[in-house]
Amino acid sequence: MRHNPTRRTALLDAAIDVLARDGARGLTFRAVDTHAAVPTGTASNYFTNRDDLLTQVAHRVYERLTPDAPTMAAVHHGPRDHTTLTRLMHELVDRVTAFPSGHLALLELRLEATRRPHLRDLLTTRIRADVDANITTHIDSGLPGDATTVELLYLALNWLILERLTLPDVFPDPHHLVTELVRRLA
Amino acid sequence: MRHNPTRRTALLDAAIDVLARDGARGLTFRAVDTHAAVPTGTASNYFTNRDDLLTQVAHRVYERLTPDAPTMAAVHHGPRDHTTLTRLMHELVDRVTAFPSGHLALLELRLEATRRPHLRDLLTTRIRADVDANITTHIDSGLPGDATTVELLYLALNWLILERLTLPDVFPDPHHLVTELVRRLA
DNA sequence: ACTGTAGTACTCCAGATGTAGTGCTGTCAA
DNA sequence: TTGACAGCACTACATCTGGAGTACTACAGT
Repeated sequence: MRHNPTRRTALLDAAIDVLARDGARGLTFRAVDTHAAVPTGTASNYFTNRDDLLTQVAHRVYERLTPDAPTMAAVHHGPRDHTTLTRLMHELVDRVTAFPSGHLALLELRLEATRRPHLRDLLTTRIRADVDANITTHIDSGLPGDATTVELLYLALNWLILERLTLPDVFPDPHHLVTELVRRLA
Repeated sequence: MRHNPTRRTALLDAAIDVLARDGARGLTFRAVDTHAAVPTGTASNYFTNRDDLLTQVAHRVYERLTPDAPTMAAVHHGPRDHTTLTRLMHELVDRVTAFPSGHLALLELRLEATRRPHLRDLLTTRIRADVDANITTHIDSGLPGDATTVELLYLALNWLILERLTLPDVFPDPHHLVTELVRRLA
């Protein structure tokens, strides 16, 4: 077992790409090696088995999906009206869309979670915490809408992002949908 | 190449289950054979290659997801108000949830479509047509809400169903969310 | 010089593919 | 009724691919 953190992170980031590109079944040690451009067998040395790899990937995805400090701070500035919320939601969609492999990898992890109770528990906890954090931030900042608003936004925006990433021509104007969504839900 | 339609359909239905259970990479001729409980090599005889198999599976999923005649007819009866729409949406969620492998298989096909332009075009056409059909039915029947309402319902409900199928404990009360969704969007 | 990591090279193994070949069954005509 | 034929079910096999794991060598930092 090797412990170089830089290399481990690089391997995990490569694993995210592999997961997004080839799906859960495509996530093999060798595929990670190849995509990370490291010698064959390296991933074998860093992760004891596939379960270990998947778990660490899940953590890494969430680490990368967490918005940075400036983004979070921006929520607390400016007027707390529909316009601001609309802008924030557009930014959210664009931010997640800009890291497509993250969203797709998370989707693959969900599907894999169907078969791995351990992974399912981990993802359930993380995602529920994420939703709750969004609700708290939303309410505290005084933006329009209640807890249900946040949950419904979460649902619709997630699928909208999925459409953009997999079948972009189904909804040619996602921005219009985001605007309308906020207008009706908040 | 064999042509027994019953057997072909049985193989496709088995393929849907395999797709939902093991993902796109798990969809092999041998896996389909095993799950359909037919002798090894049968799927090889019915589909020229993987692309052929995937395409036919996509058609079959849509064939099975299409609501039956009584359901469609029900839309045109009863009052055209929020209550009716709410009931219809609950029924929709329950109907799709009752065929989990269909939804999951479609998801896998989407992800596979990222790599296969042919499949992507096929799915884009089918899904866009499906959304448009829903819009038309909705408007014609006089139910509350406009075209955007239908599209936003589609987005949120699809992700809600996904949550129910993969991480059911994230939203313990999906029915409440459906009710609220209709109330705010329509 | 020692320790730990990077990188290499192999052996083993599982599973997938495609096809050739055999036998069964249903159909049609004499 | 029977015999020939066609199409399908099923079996078996030869081959191929690719991943797992590990032992081994090389090298760099202390």
